[in-house]
Amino acid sequence: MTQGDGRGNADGPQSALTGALRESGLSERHSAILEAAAALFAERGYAATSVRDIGERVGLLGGSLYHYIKSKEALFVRIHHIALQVAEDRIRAAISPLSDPWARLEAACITMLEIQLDPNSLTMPLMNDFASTPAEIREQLVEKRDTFEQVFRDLIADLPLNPSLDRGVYRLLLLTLLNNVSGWYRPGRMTPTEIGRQVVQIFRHDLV
Amino acid sequence: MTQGDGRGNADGPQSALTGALRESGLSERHSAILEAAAALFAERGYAATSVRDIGERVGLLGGSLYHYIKSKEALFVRIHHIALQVAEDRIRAAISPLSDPWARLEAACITMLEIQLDPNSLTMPLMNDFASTPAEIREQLVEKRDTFEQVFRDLIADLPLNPSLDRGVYRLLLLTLLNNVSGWYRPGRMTPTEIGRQVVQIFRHDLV
DNA sequence: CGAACTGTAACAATCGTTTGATACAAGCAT
DNA sequence: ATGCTTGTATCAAACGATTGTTACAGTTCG
Repeated sequence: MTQGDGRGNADGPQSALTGALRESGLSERHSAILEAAAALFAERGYAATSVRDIGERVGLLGGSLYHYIKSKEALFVRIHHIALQVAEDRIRAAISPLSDPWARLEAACITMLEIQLDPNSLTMPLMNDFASTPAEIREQLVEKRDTFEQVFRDLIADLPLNPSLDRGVYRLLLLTLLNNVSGWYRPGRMTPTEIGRQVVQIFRHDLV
Repeated sequence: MTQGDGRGNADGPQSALTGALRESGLSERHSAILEAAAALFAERGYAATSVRDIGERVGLLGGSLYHYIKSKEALFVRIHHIALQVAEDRIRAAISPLSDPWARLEAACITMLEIQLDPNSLTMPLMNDFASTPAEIREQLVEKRDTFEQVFRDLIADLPLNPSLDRGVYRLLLLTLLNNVSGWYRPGRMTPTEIGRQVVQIFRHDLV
């Protein structure tokens, strides 16, 4: 298990994002642009990524991208939306066959980490780039993120949690953790599954 | 060292960073520049902050800053070093009178959160801006950060921790949390102390 | 006076974006 | 088949704005 996918996709080493783009009826080039932009935004941040950088990644000139995108900002919002949707779908699929509240939470955490630590296409880290994005756009991003986080809200609501813990803070802390593991994670040392298990073990505080 | 506790200062709403700069023999302008740059880097990130932005904040033209700084990158490294040193000093001072391992960890977490959530001068969030900083500089930053994190390494080594938890991951997760609370924190709803207590409560897993 | 400071003005580079031309394939009329 | 049109995809080049940075002249002040 070199890359340890196991997601059910039998069509190669594609990332979840790639798969979602294929189904959206977009051309190869179009999805390549979205994918390259997602990776670059994740690596260097929005402000530090130029349109020409994205173009170079897909073998196009910077200006040529404007046949596919309306603006750099719109491109960012688009990627953000797709990435969150893909993540939500995968997490919902991962927890649906499980019934034990803690097992469901662990499955959600592991899936979330798999998405964020996927070396093929780091889609999610841009979730934290809110600081450097303009205010008007931030609203759209926050709205979509809130929808996404509802999954965890429900998951945590079902936990038999020690009443001394505030479920609101609990959720914020857990998501902060999951969203920022990519800051120190290096492939090979530890799998997303192992990290996810440790996270849930730490966050597990039953009644009494 | 940059010894200078911020909490006992009775000379106004200054941040810990400001206090440290005053003692460093720097002129008012010079420290104002460092402070403004720190705030802007924290707010919008390194790439999204221009030298002219910093100048405007202190009432100077962009070019005039170069009487005080060598380059934008050097300015960033400088701030990063000072901020980490200030944080380390304050945390060491906060834990020194305590002996109980969990109490020491809680004091360290609360102090860390106080520093990062200080609305007067958000100094630390730039600790996570590694992604958008050039590779050569990143080495200096990482080295200084490792030194800083040694405090937590020692703190965690003293914990009577459940052996099923890996202390390395434990430390990474805890620091990830502390470093990124600024992403969702809004003043007024909850104090750094309350958040710190919740964090330690979650991370508290004694032997047996 | 001289040193420390600040503004003026410009530099080359890069930014996001637009424009006009070009290549190429597909469709339709003749 | 040929020619004409239409649309898609790309490049080359440039736009004005902004970037980090510098040289230099001017001001302020001990």
